[in-house]
Amino acid sequence: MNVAPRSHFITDIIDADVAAGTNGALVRTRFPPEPNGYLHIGHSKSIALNFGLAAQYQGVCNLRMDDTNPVTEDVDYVQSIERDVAWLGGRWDGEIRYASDYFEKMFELAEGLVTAGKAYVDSQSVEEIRNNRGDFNRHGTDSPHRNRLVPENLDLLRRMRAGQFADGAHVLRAKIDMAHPNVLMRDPLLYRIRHAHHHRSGDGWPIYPMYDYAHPLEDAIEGITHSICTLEFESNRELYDWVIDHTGPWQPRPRQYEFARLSLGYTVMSKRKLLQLVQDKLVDGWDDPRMPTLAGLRRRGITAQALRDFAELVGVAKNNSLVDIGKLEFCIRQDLEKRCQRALAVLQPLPVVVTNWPDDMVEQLELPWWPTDPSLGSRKVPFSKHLLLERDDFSANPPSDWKRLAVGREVRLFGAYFVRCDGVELDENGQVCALRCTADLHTKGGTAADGRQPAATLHWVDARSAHAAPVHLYDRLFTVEQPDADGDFVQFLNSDSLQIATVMTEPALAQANAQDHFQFMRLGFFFADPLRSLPGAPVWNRTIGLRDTWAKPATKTESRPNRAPKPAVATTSAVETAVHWAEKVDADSQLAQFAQAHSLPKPALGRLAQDPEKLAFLQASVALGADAELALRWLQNEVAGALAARSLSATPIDVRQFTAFLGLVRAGTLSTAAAKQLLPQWLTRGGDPAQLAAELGLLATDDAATDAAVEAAVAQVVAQMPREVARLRAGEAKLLGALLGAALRIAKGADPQRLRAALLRAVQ
RNA sequence: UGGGGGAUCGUCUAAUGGCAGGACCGCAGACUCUGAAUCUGCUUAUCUAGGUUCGAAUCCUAGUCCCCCAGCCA
Repeated sequence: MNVAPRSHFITDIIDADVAAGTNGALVRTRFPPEPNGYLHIGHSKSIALNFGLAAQYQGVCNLRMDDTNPVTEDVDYVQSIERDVAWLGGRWDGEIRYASDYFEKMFELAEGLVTAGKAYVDSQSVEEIRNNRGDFNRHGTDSPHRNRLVPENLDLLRRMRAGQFADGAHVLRAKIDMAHPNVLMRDPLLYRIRHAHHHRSGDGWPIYPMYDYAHPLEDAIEGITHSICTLEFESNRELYDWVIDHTGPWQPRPRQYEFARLSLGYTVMSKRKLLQLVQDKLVDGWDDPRMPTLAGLRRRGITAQALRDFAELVGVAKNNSLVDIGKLEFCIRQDLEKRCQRALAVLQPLPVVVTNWPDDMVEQLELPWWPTDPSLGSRKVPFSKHLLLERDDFSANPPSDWKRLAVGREVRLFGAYFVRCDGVELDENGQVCALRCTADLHTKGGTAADGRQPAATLHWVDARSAHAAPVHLYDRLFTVEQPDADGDFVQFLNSDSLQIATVMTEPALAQANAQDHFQFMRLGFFFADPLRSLPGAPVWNRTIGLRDTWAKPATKTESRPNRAPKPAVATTSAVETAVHWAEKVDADSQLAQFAQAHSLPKPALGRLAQDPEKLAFLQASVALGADAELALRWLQNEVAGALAARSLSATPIDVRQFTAFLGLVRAGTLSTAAAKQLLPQWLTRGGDPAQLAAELGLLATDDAATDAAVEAAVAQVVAQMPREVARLRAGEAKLLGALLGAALRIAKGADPQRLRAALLRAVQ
């Protein structure tokens, strides 16, 4: 597939940074796994994003092991991560980085924080710290050690590092604010004592930095510009910035952005749960082909390209989403479709005797590996009196739309002959156990001289030469789409997720190499297991079945839990809300008088009064002669939007200028549309609105207001957009908006109503 | 309950005041030596209620629902 990378909110941010020359317009990202488990398909989204962004912006991406917690981490995981990232196509800059390599630097910076009075050693117990942190409703309370003096803190910290204290005796905490609404900011822990062997730094450190302290520093030290992580770290960003700001200055100055992690139906993605599956032997290791781990997916026969396509298909956004497993399956099939040679194999053999075929005759048919392009090579496939067909391809009681074999019907055996079923053999249970057929010997290769076309073409193998090989058939690991939604996910394990069977393959397949991909025609895509296959004895994994539009509706339609039903009518009616605001105005007699004096709607005034600054602006500008109703509307609906998070006083505009602005609007010198266009710039630049509007060419000129100008704009639009005009004439009223917009851009400042009327006249 | 995020077809995702678009799934048809692939067509969406505007998914107000945060994990 290899589609061009999509744009999304992160590329928007980077585009803006590059345009503004932030960090020298450079882009350096990083993929920072903790080596405490195997990478899974969720990580592949992050890998594709981080490495993809670097490639897209001619930047680089680091691979960094975030190894700050020695008790859960291991070199085996480091190796698996390196292998998996490389397999997926991640090309990291330089050597693999390790957070543990920065321990010395991080410690120096911690000493700096202590010296600056920004961090202190706390000696409370775990429970005390937890209790004193407070909760969502309760402020935290200061530690009794919060005001230790710098020399004591420094001494304690150095002795922590020297290994003089037991685990848990002390911690280093940032001194921020125990009453902070964001609990992460309530004096977060920076270091804890942990006498543990680290897979890399060995026994060199008895203290280890916490994620919130270490991660921003890792980014800063490596010169990361855009530090991309998942949504659950949004609250951590405030602390990330605190650490950056109190240890810097850093150039580049890294910024953290969060996107929605990948959730896939019918599987679990947390490392803890995957580890549990492995440790409890509920699966056959990290690389069990049922696992969503990259190792498992790879072993199943899913390619890196399919995974990259999938990441692209899913996109990057901030919505919490649960991706349909069908999208993954689409990417897998799409990739394998182009990649695979076609071979013949039978999963559930039904013996067939070709009664008119000589007993000992074996014909070697030359069949192309690629039916769509025979020039790409071929192999010999034997055909004889005794064949095996797929059991499902015969029906004793064929339904009306049955296209395959039944008594009295003729089908084509792929690449061989047409055969007609003459009768069946029954076993002691009365089940069909073999078929008697006659071949039309004039249809060799699969074409009849008379041009007749059987309804179906079936796969088959020659019974005597067929190679019996083990095959592993996989199904989804869990029986429900969201196994970890509530309760114990293990109870939802699909007991039929692995079926070990025997597949009868054409003889050529006996020579398949480990890691060969094939399509077994009409069955699916199969992959020779890289570990279990031996020379001359492949073991097959069914990567995925073919799309099956014939499958029974019952198995085809999944009953999927829908999202929460859309809420019914809002509990608070608009009327109630309006009454509520109006009452607030009445309660304030001064406001009520103001409303009365200028005949302002009380609910609207009440809403605006929520922001005292805007109310003051309103009253002052009215005092200066502004139209009260207009001022109210603009303040509430437009200024508020253009302001976003800023406050009115943070802008360079004053009441006099605002009054002038309203005057322009009222006089029609500045059309509503032009005024809205002007607003954002004016709010940042300030100054005389008329002057700025003139500068930007937004002022309505006398020319623009003339009938001639309006007619000219309409004429121009009609000439430029004939298709849209035609559709409008054909009755597509929505096109009027597009045409009007275009005309408005030409005749700046013209009255939309007049323009609209003129446009309507022109197209009639 | 405090703080931080989010809400667009069944699913994922676009549309930065101007034609709600694409993909997956599904359905129908064409084609077919794979009931596959391919091709064509079709169905289906802006959380609710008000407001601003010539025009709102987008701006304003209020509300509803969902997710994350109270580890000496990351």
